[in-house]
Amino acid sequence: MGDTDRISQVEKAIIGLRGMIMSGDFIAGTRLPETALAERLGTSRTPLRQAMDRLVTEGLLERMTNGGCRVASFNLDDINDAIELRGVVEGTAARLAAERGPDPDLMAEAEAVLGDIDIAVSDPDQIDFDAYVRLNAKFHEILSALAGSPVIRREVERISNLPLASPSAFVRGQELIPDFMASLIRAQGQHRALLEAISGREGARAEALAREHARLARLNFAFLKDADPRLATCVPGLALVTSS
Amino acid sequence: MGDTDRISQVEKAIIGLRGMIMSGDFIAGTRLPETALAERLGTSRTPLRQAMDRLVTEGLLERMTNGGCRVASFNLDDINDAIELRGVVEGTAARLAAERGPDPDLMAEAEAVLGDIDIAVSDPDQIDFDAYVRLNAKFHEILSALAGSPVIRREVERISNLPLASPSAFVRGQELIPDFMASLIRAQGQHRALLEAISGREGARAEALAREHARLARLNFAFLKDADPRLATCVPGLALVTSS
DNA sequence: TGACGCATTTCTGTATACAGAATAGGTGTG
DNA sequence: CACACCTATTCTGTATACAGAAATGCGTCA
Repeated sequence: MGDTDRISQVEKAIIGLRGMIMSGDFIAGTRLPETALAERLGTSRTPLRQAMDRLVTEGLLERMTNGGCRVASFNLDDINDAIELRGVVEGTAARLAAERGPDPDLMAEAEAVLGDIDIAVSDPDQIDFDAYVRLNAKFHEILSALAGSPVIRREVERISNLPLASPSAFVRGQELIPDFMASLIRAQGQHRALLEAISGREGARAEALAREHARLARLNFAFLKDADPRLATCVPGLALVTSS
Repeated sequence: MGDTDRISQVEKAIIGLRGMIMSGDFIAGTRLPETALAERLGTSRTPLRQAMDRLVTEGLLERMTNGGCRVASFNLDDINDAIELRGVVEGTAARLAAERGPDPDLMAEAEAVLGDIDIAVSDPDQIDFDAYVRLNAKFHEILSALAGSPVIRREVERISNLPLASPSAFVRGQELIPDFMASLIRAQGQHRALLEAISGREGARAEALAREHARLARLNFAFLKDADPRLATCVPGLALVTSS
């Protein structure tokens, strides 16, 4: 960080378009006309089309048979399956880390992140949500790297980017969940047990823990989908979920 | 099938470029100049760049920091991890199919495919390799759909497309493996046990079987990587594997 | 002889122009 | 009044032109 990263037009289009979709600017199924969209994003069609390709692979857009793209929609099962799948691949990362013996430096870093999370949420009346989201993402990123395999790391990251499957997908709405603190304590307990299992070379335990940990996200999702509809506008992507 | 699929320039570029890379036309690490490559592929730079984007997401190309792409290379661990990961996600598809109860029509179709495989390999002296590759791919495709989840299906397919992770990646060289028939019989046994576990709602067993089944590919890879180097030219992608 | 700097050349990223296909709207006919 | 056909417009897919950046080679100076 600190880099004056000159933003490319493609990145600008990806970020802009993803933001528009996730915040519900289009209703699911809408066809996206390229010319108008490019103008709205302040770029030309060439980088926009690259951005659309990317969002297709992320699952946010669907290619139509007669050309063009439309905004994808997800039902409850899609979200739960994506979360389950994230648990499975994170579980594989954890298991392989345990079996192979994790890098001590990365383990120490993971422990440190957990300490920082403790600090960020120490005062139940004044939780630092931004820090929590950032640190939680950091922990999961380290976890994906613990197996020492670029392939695993890469695919964990990819699946985490599936719509609403990310470890931080629902934190923005979690603050409204009644027993949020309880959920937080539970999550931290699982984080610590996970590291303990990995350092103890308990592969099966680490895998099971990672899976169950991901399923916490299901609980949050189950709450949010029935909560105040106004939440759909503040939890990114929730507007794309069909009730079917 | 039967469609007179008008091939788009993008598909042409994807297939052409993927073929060139997999058959070892470039040594790993080569930077790919767009203009020359486009001309060689008989298309313009626009569809070629889309194709390169796609191959980057497939893992065959790597984006360079200062622009452009180069051909990726894989070491033995990369391949084995990709195979392991395929086993894991196929295992998840199998487990979820068992837990949820599979679609009877799909199950019947899977059984039929296994019967066809038996026929294709019935005569040890005259095995129909093309049919075997096609039917094996078909079986794994049905397996990915058995859980009834588009998300799972899609991601299984994606991970199967990682370089050298596909269920059919090594069959082209398998014919040279000494005890190929034994391996084939073993694979078919696992296929049948897998379906039995799924229809019996034995989720854990189905998951374990799918994982172990994928690891058969490791054996084939372990053989081929030390076999006659000439094989590198006939097994797609093998030329990209570094010995390190 | 080696290293540094400048100029040239190549390459990528982006914008735009163009052609063919698909779709919508309007009109004519049964 | 409904349905079909034709036309016009819009949109996508592809090619190409252009600008800025990176790399390479050469010349000069220490």
